[in-house]
Amino acid sequence: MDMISGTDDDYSENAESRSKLPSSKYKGVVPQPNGRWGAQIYEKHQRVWLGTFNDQEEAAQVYDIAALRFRGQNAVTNLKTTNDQDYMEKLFLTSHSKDEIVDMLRKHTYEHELEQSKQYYAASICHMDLSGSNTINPSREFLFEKVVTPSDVGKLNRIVIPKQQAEKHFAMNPESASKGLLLNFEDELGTVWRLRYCYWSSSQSYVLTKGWSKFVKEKNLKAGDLVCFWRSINMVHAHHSKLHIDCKPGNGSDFEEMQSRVDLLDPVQTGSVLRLFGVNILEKPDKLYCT
DNA sequence: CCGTGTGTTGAT
DNA sequence: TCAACACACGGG
Repeated sequence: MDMISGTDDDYSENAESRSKLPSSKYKGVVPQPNGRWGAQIYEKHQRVWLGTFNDQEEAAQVYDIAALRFRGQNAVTNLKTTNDQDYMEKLFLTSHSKDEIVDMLRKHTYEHELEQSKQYYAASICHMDLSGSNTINPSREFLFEKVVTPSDVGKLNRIVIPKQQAEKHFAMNPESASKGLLLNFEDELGTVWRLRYCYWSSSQSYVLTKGWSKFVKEKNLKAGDLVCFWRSINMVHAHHSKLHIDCKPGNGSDFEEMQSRVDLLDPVQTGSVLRLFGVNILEKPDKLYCT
């Protein structure tokens, strides 16, 4: 992260040091009786103590980290950030729980953990698309899309996956074929749809069955609409890739209402927001911070 | 014993 | 939500 600029000698501590403690100019930083500095952040009417430190800057940094983790990219912090290093730190922050981050801060192991994780990011940074200034898109591998048929959205509670696509992208071993597999698909809202995927030998077709009708109903899917399947690469644990499902209206369905939802929520369509590791991230980091 | 971090209050 | 202040408490 960018270092905090400024000096810290603009208060006098000699004249009346015993009675009044010097305030910090940094947000979330409080003086300690012994001359050290505490860092704290508030959440839901409660203070979360972030530890004590020798100098204000260190404490301020810790506060910033917590603020980013607790409040997201728009958090007001003591420092401003713009570069890729900072971006990786944001990824790191958003991919750990609050408890984990607070724990690291208290133990003063945060920096170490961060550096460790940056190795992962560096290793998989080639999967990222850096087109367009500071925008970093998560890796997404398009699989295929299908224009849904009337029977796909009818009462059969199944969608047929075109055989060629199914065998190419959703390979299943022979013993799974009969029972089917439970696959998790995440939609653009982050909702996970658990769908049964199996092979119907009678019709010699691959289908998504259990759970599909709920998806159809929830998404108000109509015949002619498009269902798109893709994979994302989780850059924290590079070996995991998640399956995703998105749908968009085809010609003729109630496009208006749908499109407004998509504009607000689908990062790929708008380009202003992207969803990474389950967190919405604005594309321009440089305008997000106060000084 | 001493530093930490909690209890508490009042302001924004 | 925030910082200021006092001090209880717990590890060494």
